[in-house]
Amino acid sequence: MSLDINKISVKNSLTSCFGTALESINGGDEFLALLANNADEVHIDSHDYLLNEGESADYVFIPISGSVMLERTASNGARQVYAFLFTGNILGLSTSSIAKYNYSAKALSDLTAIRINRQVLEEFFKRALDIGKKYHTRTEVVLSAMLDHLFVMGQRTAHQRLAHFLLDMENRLFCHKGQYNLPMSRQDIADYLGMTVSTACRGFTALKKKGWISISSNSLIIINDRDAMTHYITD
Amino acid sequence: MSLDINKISVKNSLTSCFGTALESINGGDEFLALLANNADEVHIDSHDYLLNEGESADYVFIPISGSVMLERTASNGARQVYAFLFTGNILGLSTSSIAKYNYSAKALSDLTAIRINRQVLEEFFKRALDIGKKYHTRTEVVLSAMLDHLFVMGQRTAHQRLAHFLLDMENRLFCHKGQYNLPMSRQDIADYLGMTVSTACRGFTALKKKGWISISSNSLIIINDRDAMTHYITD
DNA sequence: CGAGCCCTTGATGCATTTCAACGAATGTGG
DNA sequence: CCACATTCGTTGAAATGCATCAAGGGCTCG
Repeated sequence: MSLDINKISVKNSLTSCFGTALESINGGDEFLALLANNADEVHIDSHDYLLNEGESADYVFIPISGSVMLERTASNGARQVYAFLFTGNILGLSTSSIAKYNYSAKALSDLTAIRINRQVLEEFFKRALDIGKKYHTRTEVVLSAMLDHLFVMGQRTAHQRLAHFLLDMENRLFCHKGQYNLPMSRQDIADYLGMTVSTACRGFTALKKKGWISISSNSLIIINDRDAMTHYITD
Repeated sequence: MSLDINKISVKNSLTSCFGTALESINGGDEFLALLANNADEVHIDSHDYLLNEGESADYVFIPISGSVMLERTASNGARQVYAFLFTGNILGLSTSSIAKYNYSAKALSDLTAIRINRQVLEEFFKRALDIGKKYHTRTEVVLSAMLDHLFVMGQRTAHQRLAHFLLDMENRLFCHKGQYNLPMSRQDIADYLGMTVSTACRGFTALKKKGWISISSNSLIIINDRDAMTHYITD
């Protein structure tokens, strides 16, 4: 149970997660000390689960390398993907304090993450209110993202939703010149956007035929005409 | 700026909102005193807005009579309804602490609500941690509801979504014997479930023809066969 | 009692799913 | 390193669900 808080990757993820270097916040140093003693670094193989829906929500995770997918599967096998998370995002907080996770989290690649005990975290926040507030703000950011996703799901056609998704990924993945690798499968994308794999594929092909994107190795996306796509998704 | 915390309707709404009588929580009496001095009771006419997307998020509301709809409208006029709220629900919290509302809230009927200043509320939570925790749990409940909504939106056919909605309303509205009045219009329902008014109407007709529901005065719904509907929505 | 809005329903066309086939990519054991 | 098995991505054809457009009926309120 110990975390090397001086490791660059750890520092970067925490900074990215809280929106600012922890040292610069009131109580930040104390928080780092807490993490050093009460958090640890876990490694998850690709396709394995960090946490499962229904499990007691004991931990909060912050990925420091790799990416994660949040999903829920119904008894009939229908799956909804809620979100894709990357380095510096946070997961495990969207559940009421004592209860169970209400989704599962799956590693899309080999993953390294900071794992923190929820109980310890919340006890700490009672003493360090500035940090606590920053933390609770994260929950609200997640909620805000869900609202955006819900809006997209309710309003647009399948191909528009896909275009929206590709632009969103461009913003959230660390990439240059509108070129990036999608870490998730077509099926994952389809389940995220509420469509079938076929429709997702046809969407990719349609955007390619319009010349707005290029696809090299199935996962390497190049955005050619951002303006056209932006215009397209806003009708 | 003063609220009568001894009024039955106010007491009931607060109890329902926090899941327990405030007096029974550590710091609850102090919280009630705060509300008495820093909250007030507002009245909103039907179809008027409690708050608008983009406005500074200065207040939190708890309806004590009437119902509310949360919505967002895009520049192209497309609207997504996020939620319907009733007595004892809370709204205004799903936004990061200093920022703006990210949806609008419209009264579906003549409405009475408790209005509380966010700033005052959050300052208080720094001192009364048990109350603060209960409050933050509310945010998580909202998030949890959003996840459920998103799941429904992504998975089911229009008619299944409608059936799901009618069962959900039965649970949330205060009704007996599976009979209740819908406070919102067909258009509102359609925008909530991501379909057109036509489709929503056809859905009502289809459920009626199957004998699962009855409709008297357009807004009076009677659930005849809950089991059949439950089975229907789970495929 | 009339005007206007909301609800309902029909006809048509388009978007998406479904079912199925095939090629491309990926992994595995010989 | 190759042959094979397997999964993943793409595409076609048919069927279906849903949106759109349009009209008519019912409710509500001045």
